[in-house]
Amino acid sequence: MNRVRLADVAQAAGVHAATASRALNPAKRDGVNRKTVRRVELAAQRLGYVPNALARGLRTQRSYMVGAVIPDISNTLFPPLVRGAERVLSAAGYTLVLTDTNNDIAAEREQLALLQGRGVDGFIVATATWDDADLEQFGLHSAPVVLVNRNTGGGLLPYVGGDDRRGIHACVDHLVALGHRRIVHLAGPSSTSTGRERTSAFQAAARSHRLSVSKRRIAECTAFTQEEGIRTTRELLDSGDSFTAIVAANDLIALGAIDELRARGIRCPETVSVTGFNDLPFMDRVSPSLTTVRLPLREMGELAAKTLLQRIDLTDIASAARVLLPVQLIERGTTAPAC
Amino acid sequence: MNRVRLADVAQAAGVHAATASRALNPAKRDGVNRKTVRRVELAAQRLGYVPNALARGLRTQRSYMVGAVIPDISNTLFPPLVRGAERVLSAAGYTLVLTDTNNDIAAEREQLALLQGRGVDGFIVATATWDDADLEQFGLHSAPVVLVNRNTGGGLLPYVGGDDRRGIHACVDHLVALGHRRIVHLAGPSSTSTGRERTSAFQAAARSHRLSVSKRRIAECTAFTQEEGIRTTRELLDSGDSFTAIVAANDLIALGAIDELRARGIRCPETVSVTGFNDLPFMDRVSPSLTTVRLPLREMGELAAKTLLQRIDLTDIASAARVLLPVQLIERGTTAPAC
DNA sequence: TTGAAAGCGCTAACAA
DNA sequence: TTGTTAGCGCTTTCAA
Repeated sequence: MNRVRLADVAQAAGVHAATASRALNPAKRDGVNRKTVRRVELAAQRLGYVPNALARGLRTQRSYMVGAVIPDISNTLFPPLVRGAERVLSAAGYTLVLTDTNNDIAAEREQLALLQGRGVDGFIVATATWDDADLEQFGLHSAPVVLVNRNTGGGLLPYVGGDDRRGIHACVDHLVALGHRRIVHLAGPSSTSTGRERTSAFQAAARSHRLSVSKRRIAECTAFTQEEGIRTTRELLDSGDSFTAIVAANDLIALGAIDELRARGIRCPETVSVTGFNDLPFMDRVSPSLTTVRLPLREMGELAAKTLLQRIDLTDIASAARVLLPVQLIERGTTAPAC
Repeated sequence: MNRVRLADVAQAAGVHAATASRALNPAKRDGVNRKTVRRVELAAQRLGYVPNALARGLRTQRSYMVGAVIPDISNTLFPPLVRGAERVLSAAGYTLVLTDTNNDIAAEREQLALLQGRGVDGFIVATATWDDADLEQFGLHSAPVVLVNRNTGGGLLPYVGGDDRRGIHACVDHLVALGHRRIVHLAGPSSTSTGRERTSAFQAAARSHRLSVSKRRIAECTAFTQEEGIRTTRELLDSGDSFTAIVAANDLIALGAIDELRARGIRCPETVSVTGFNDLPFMDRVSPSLTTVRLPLREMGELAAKTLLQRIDLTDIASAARVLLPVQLIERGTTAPAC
């Protein structure tokens, strides 16, 4: 049961450990006699040698591990993203360490430090909040960081996201084309870039269509949840301000809105249309099927991982590239002509 | 940007590195002067000391990392399970390393070896197949392994799952109570324990209700997917054997079945009832809402993690405990009285 | 082309 | 109660 060490392989091949090390390292192999290489490889195979990554990492200061900091992995938004990242990472010989912060910013900080202690080579962070100066400093000075899905206000770190503005514009355009003029927005938390971005896009779109955009027409959720969708819809409905369409900041909020409408006997889409954002799994099958904006989540994960690997290898100084991947409006059953 | 080492802390506190190490280790702290402890802690805090887990792991042969081997993290069955495990693990000072095998058994083997090379202390494996002798040997001889959701045929490793038999019995009982007598089963792959277990439970339940269980009444899916649900439903429908209810081996298969029924103009639940298994997110909102069996996924993840931690600490010899957590039939819109 | 020796940062055995 | 010493398994100078 004792693990086979490099020294064992070396002995079996009749060479010194240093030579075995070189023979097994593709980058250094050329400085070694072909026959020696072969002998070492054979011995390694025969003994079932598995290199000790801890020892290697200690020596090389590289762990070939990447930390993924996720607010809540059971939110179905994140798994495709994580999967995309994992594929790219493992293809490049990296291993993904997952931490779930439970949407707690203190936990984010903690995990960042903890994983840095573990020698992680870089981070993919999906938990960024708008004024997360600590995170920016960390990414600037402590370890390579790539932000995904949510950006920080400073914009100092590389970021991969969806094109929120276009997505919201597409929603508003779609609703206006259906004849809607009184449209409200269930905004995401202003503590997140996605919340802010989508809200400001909504305001811009409304303006460009010359819709009224009184404060009353926007209600801010404190979280991207169904419960908050219910609460804000209730708030808007109770305000007396009438509307025929809702642009929700994401799918869960939209689902909550639909629940509250239903609870009040208001029909969707006949009386009030609703749009979501993200196109979570099964949103094509919920009843009514949700009109929403599809984000290329897998691609986002992949690109975030690739960007991070670049940053790790080049040790390049914080090229704060900001890539917005194209999104797509998916028209389904929750939107219909205004009556 | 140079990381603070233990030696730096020790120097700042005016003690030897070994003393600093002891002072910072809760388990050894009592052998150290209270004042010294305080001084070291202060120095560590002031300098922002983060222990190097690689070095520690190399020395102690413990990495405080656990590998989670998942077939496909974007299958919404797994995230709650991973989340449950992550919570328990991180509370115990462990870090979760995630690998997604893409349902590929060769990838499973590879990842197991790779992660063992990384010094991982144990594994939570959700990819087990029925005759995965390699995995059993690995778990018996190479590293602590706990199986979750899917078991191996040998039953040699600790396993945490849902009570599949009871779940299927509940489905059949429910359908029979609604007056159904001609019930078919869309079986999961016989390469998985869940597939086999649910099939055999279906047969037993049918027998106990004195339903006919000809081979024709069971169609086996090659994977737990919607596509296979479609294919097998088509097969059964085309066989000419008539039926009024379908017990699907999981939710995705059930969804596929519903699609195929709809494509043929057969109404669900009016003409044919359907039951699923797992209660994936949003199954309460799909149309029609899915009658299914709820698995306590988070608890399964938590318990798997706890079991693994025990096995790691006790280094106990493969107590192949098999824990089946209770499941619950959720009656919804895809089941109705037989006509 | 290969070997010798040192050291990554930490902890455990032993000594004082 | 603290310090000294050694070594976890690997890679990397440097020397041969």
